Amino acid sequence: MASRQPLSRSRILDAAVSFADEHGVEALTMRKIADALEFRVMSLYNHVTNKQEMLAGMLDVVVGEIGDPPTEGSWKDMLQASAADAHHVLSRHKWAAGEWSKRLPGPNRLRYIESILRILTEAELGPEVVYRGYHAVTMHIVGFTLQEVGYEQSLGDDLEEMADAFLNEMASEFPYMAEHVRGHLDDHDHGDEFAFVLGLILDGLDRAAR
Amino acid sequence: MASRQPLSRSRILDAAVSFADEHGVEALTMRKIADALEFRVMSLYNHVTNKQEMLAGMLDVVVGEIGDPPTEGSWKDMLQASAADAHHVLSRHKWAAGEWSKRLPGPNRLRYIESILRILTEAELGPEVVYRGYHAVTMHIVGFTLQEVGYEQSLGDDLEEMADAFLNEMASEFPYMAEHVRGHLDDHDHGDEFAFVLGLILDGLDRAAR
DNA sequence: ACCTGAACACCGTTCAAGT
DNA sequence: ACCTGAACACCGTTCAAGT
Repeated sequence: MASRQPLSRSRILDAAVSFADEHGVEALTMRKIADALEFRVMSLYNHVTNKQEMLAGMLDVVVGEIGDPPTEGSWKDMLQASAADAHHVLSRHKWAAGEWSKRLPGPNRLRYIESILRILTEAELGPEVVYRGYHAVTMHIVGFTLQEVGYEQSLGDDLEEMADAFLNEMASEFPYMAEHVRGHLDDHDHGDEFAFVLGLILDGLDRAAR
Repeated sequence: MASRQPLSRSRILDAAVSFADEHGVEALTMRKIADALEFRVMSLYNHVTNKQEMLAGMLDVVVGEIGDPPTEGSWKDMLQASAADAHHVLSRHKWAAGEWSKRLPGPNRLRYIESILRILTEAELGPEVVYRGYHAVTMHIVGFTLQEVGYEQSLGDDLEEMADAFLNEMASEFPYMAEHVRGHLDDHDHGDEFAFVLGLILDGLDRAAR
């Protein structure tokens, strides 16, 4: 049996990440992770201290998938590239953005934060713009992804179905929202909204610094 | 006994909101809410269909505390005022921002969304900027608040203590982050960051529309 | 050092019985 | 129509016992 290699913290975290990717973090259970690894529940506690700490570890595994930002280019380009990478990673693990603000940073997240702050600091925008810019950039990465995955999660596969139902029943009461929902259903290309909004923020920071 | 008025959906939601405000949403339990109301658990199910639906209802109660946006002033001022109001409400109920993206909108949230979209649409920015602007504004309201309350929640009361410990142990490995943490501890006035970043976004939308 | 059976104190929810 | 006792199928976690 391939699975009879001994348990380890890292094997547990990987299994838990895969499970959450597939079934959502709210379905994640110590017992199910143990089952997937073909061990008994209690064995997990030899390698993780409890479920909360395991979730923090899982998030840090995900953050570890974000690569180092580029070292060439303008500070805006470097931040756009790094944020896009983070966005892709968080989109792959739809539960992760929701955990981000609930867990203290692990080693990988500390490294990631440091790399964002380094780019902002070396852009010579002044301490106040760096301070606020950091909050703005991370807020955008996590907040935007969270908004994107939120509806997918709660509506499941019948997203379009629900949207149609809404348009039929509520369009007269909520005309502006009906228009917005039509925007979602359109095959119109809305472009890269993530990069667009981040661009507004970065341009604004640039302007505020000068 | 004052509490022997009959149970109702609204009394349950109010009790649940108060409980979550005080103890956090992760400590919220059907049994505890029933206890607080001096009924038995199963009675709750006569008025809410299950815990998930109750949480959706709780969030909509909170959204109901957000007032209508002003009807006078520039579109930017109206959005700043409405967003600030939403921010205050979500800051009062620290668990609510985390639920926002996980629940489908209830009646109060539909009304709120409609009011934001109305302001954007009547600003005549063009359909594409309205579409993206709506996502940007709501992302900011929820994302920013989530980031603000996140650390407060997970670090509890010893936030400053933790920050000091970080500075002592990690400042050499993460110099930029150490500087950022110092920024948090400073008695410097960082101004209204929420309004500042929203301002960047709104100015950017304005510029994109022209 | 790592694994595990048994047990504890909880969960959300259903169902049938009461008024 | 609303309330509730009993029960079911789960949870996370501890502890003592095994290797």
